[in-house]
Amino acid sequence: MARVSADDRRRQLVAAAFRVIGRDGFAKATTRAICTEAGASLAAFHYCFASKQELLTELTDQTLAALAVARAGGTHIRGDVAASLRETLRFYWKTVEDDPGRESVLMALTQHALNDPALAGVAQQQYAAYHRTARETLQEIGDGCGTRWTLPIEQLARMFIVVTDGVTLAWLVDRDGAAARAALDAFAEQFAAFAAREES
Amino acid sequence: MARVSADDRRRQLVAAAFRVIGRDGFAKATTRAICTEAGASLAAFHYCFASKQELLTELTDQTLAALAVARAGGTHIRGDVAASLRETLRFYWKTVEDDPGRESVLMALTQHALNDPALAGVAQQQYAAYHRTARETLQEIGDGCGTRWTLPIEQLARMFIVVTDGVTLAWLVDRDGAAARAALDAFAEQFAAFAAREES
DNA sequence: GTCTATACACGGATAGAC
DNA sequence: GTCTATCCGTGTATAGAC
Repeated sequence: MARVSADDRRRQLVAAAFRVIGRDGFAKATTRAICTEAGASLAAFHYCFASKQELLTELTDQTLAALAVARAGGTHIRGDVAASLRETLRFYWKTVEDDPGRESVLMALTQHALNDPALAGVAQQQYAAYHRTARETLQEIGDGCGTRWTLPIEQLARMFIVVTDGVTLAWLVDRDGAAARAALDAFAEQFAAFAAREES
Repeated sequence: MARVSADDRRRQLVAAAFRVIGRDGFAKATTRAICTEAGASLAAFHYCFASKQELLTELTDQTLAALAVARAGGTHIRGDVAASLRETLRFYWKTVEDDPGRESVLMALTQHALNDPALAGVAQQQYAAYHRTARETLQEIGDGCGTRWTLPIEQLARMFIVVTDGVTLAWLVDRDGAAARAALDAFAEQFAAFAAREES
């Protein structure tokens, strides 16, 4: 094996893990499979990472970071709250369909984090990031459209995540994109009911 | 080990698997742990089940059946569509909080079914059952309140599952029951907007 | 500092004795 | 029909070559 810096190895291995999970599923993503994909030896793996859990944690971090980039500027203001919500959710959906593997991986990571004490906290961190993003998005839409929300923004953010998460999970099961888009549009319309014109 | 009929062994092992997964998590539910819990030997396991996957499939079936029983009569008619939806969702939530382990197990099973080719079809079957139940529930509420739905009932059923699923997943992560109930109540109110008084 | 080789414990699965 | 002994793959660890 070529001598590669530990930093590069880490990147290679994380990228390889992402590809293997996306292509063959979480179950097939053994340490040895990841090493083969990355062109590294087993010992090289354990030289860079203390354990497989450490790689999974790093994978989660990087995937969430990539997600943040993919969804940067994802808030779309259209004057009308309903239209803004619809556009924003449609943009969200575009990022899902552009890279379904990422959603698969994130969903699988959440599940494993919930069941595996060694990954405790990873799921919570993931959802904290989701909720923060949702709160910001709703804030921007409210401000941009000159309306206020009639429910606490934390509650609306949770509902927003419930919707995106639920739609994504259903789609991962049946891959019915048309149904997913229709559901998102309907939810956008309904969310607009929680906005009231700002009194000045 | 006592000589037990294969049928009884199967039941013992499935029950033991459910207890272990609920108590120690999916990761700890090794075949050996399940056998110990059931008071059976490893070979007895493989005499009853061809593989661990087969037990998981059976566990899914039985858990879904138990779910159907727990949620039988879960539709609550209150005259008002919004109130009916709220009561029905609150009843759903009661079944979740009464037996959180079951939701954990079902969620974990869905995820494994999505990633493991050996369990292909299990997730789809699960969601088909969810959607059927949701359709029936919405139908009953519409009929009972003398209203019709302004969107196709299949779409509303999907949205219903999105909400219950999303709320449940969020709760499994942060265990915030108050937030879950608040979200469900708000969604019930939203859903009522898709009902129109029946013209005769 | 990086890789080779090897070892160990534990997981699922199975052949074959009783 | 049930159990013992064993196999192979996986995660993890480490001693030592370069």
